[in-house]
Amino acid sequence: MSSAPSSVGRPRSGARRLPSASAREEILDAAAELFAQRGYAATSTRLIAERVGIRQASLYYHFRTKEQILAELLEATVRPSLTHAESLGDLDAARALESLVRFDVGVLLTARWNIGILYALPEIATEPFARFRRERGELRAVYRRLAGSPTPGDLVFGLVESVIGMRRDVPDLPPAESLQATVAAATTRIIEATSMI
Amino acid sequence: MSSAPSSVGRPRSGARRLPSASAREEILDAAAELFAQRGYAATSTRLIAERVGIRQASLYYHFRTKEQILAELLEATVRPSLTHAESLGDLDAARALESLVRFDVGVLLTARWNIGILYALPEIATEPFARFRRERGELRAVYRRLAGSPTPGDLVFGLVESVIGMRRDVPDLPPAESLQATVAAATTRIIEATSMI
DNA sequence: ATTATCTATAGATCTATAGATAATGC
DNA sequence: ATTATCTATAGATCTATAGATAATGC
Repeated sequence: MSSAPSSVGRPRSGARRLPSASAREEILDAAAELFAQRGYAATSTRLIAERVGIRQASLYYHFRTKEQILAELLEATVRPSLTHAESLGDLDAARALESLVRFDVGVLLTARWNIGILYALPEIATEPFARFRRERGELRAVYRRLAGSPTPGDLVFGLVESVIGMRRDVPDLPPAESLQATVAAATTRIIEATSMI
Repeated sequence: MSSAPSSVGRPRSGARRLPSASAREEILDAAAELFAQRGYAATSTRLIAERVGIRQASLYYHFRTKEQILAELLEATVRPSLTHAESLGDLDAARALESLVRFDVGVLLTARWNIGILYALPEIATEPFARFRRERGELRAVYRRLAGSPTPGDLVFGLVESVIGMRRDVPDLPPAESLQATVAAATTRIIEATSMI
């Protein structure tokens, strides 16, 4: 997962951010922190570089554009959920949905930075984020299928992602295990309620 | 609500955006559309002005800063819900919560532009948006009180706001009345489920 | 020779201010 | 006289590219 820092190349002017990681990983980590805290457009490539301990132009040895950095971050956060969803094939729908809900709530709450905030960015409607949009759409489709019909699936999807806002806005958040259980219980009830309408 | 356009002052170079509205309202409307579609930082004051049919500098006759435009838009979207919440004093908690949920879902789905998208902007953590953050915090507090305990309140709050993402990402959204009913039913079940844990 | 950094900068923005101007209405 | 616009621009960015340089490793 985490590659070693390169030993070749001209030395950096500053100290390393993550001494055991590759430059690429350090850049993604710094960008994730800043994008989530201050917003994508409000974060300059200069500030990302400063946090990594390199010069602004050196970012472009590792990434083609600033958009590419955000795109990689976003794709990396959906992919584990999609992989988990694929592993649920032999469970019945109700159990599979509960498992997926718990997994996703756990990922959103325990990720090093609250990247989920960026899902709502209007910027992701543009072309460089097409792959991310497709993969997130696939995840939504899994929720819809497991819920039995579209709107209940969308509501559970929304409920799960509401932990992103809670993580940002609620000071004394319950521990992840507790929230996972609560959201799973709420999911079951939503499915019951909405399949009766 | 909607003031008449001014008859005094130097004439505009372009056509009016909303012929029966004041310049101030035209600016808020154009900014709302652009902020929701392309993001706050990605929308220049020049583009807002262009959509209104005035020059970029003319915006500053009506608003002190670009941040002020966003702050006014955000505050205007929470205030109706807070006002509605205050009118619920004599209902029991369950009925009051259902009424608030229906009202909020309706507002979020039928607003002229999908402004709710902007609630998640990291930019609103800064000072010019302090009033908006406080008012939104008050609304969350009402949900928590009506739900009987904090986490179920937060979940219902999140469920309600999930219609923002649906409005953006789901092509064939059910009509507002149907979604209001579904979210209200889901709310009741969440309260039941989580008060048992 | 290859790699990963550095310095320097082009060119394109972007926000906000200063001061001029073209209307209305008293 | 007041109002709401206009033109012009200062000053501060910001992204991305070009080309130099300081390491390693063959």
